[in-house]
Amino acid sequence: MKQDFYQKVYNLVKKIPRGKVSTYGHIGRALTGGNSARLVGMALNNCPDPQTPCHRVVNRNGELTGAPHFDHPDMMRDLLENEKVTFKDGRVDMKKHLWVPQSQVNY
DNA sequence: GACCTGACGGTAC
DNA sequence: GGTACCGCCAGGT
Repeated sequence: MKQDFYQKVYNLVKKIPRGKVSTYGHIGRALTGGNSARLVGMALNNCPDPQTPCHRVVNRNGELTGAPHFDHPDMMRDLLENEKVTFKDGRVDMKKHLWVPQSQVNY
């Protein structure tokens, strides 16, 4: 089933360590090999699994674009702050918390 | 089966 | 450094 792609997204998102955040671009790139960042968002939009830390997925700018899709718009930021994730001008400090699937074992 | 949309990214200006 | 336009993949209508 094509929706297997969704499962891949969830699987990768679940691998994001606590206190780290990833971007749609990196995830989509690791899955399709292209810039399918939108697909990641689309997959997370379905997120049938509450265990999926979709709050750890932000855009390239570090903005919590998916926040309004949560039960509460501030829930996303609250969860990240709870994981010691620092914010810069209302955005995630990508410089410190940026996590990439490919560098999960190297960096 | 075709067209449009979507939690975005990258490059160009 | 910020804004604007184009591009990519999959799903939904």
